[in-house]
Amino acid sequence: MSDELLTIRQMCDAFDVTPRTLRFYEARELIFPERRGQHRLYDRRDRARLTLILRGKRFGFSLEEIRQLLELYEPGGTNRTQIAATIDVGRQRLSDMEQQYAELRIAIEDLKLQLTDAEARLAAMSSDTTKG
Amino acid sequence: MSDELLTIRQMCDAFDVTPRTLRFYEARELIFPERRGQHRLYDRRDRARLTLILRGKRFGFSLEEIRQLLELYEPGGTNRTQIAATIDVGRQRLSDMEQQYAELRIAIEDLKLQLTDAEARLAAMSSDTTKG
DNA sequence: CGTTTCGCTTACGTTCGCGTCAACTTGTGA
DNA sequence: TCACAAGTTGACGCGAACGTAAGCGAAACG
Repeated sequence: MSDELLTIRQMCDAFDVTPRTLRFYEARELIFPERRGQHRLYDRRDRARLTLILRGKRFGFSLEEIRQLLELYEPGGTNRTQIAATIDVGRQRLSDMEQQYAELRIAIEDLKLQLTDAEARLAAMSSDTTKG
Repeated sequence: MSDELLTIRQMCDAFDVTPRTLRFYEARELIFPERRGQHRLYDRRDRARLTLILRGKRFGFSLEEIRQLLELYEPGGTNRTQIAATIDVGRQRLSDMEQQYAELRIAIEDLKLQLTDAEARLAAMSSDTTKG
């Protein structure tokens, strides 16, 4: 079903990214597709990670920040201090995101106001004034 | 009161940016401080714009996108089509931001889950397992 | 059998958002 | 008058996140 392996092209189509991007993320150690011969093959885990990567990017996080976060989404049980550090990173990101969430709400309301204002102004100059 | 003119340094201190940044924004036509001789002076309007610029950046908009949006916040009454275009830009941004707002909510909940999971795992390996 | 097609690597190019000089003017104070 | 601070304009530099082109191997297609 969803645990089939995808080629790089299928991945690109599915996620709307370029091959270059996928190879780049791999070089930065954000995803680890297996190699069948020379070719890369992406499994469900890779897809999940890519989803998180794109999501993280959307919120303005750098690839390095995302890389650190990704450790949280894997049961990569190393040692206690390692895990604790990862958790701290996650908490920091969470805090950032909640902050951003609040700011975004304000920005949205603000923009809405300006829009209704501008729309009113536009309506006020009813269809003449076009000729300048 | 709040309509005093600020020097570039005062602006930098107030908004935690560098002079280079302010001049750069000016070069990109995002702010237009007046010139008293050679020196730049920033008024209330400039400060308002800078606030919006920094806010926009926070949400991942490019300076060019922000520049377009800024027109919405000024009564720069040119002609109808011009204003209408600006409004369209604003509506697009608003749509983007509302989309991002929703995604951010999901991402936050998701991250929270992973965090509690990780914290549970950390607690489970109660203080031994430290030795590799 | 030649030739696309797909993918791989290597490597240089590009855009954005500034940082970092260098060199110059302008006011201010000892 | 000299120095110094604050500001100015170039110009080059830089890291992030890719784009793009060159050149190669392997597979599939007619």
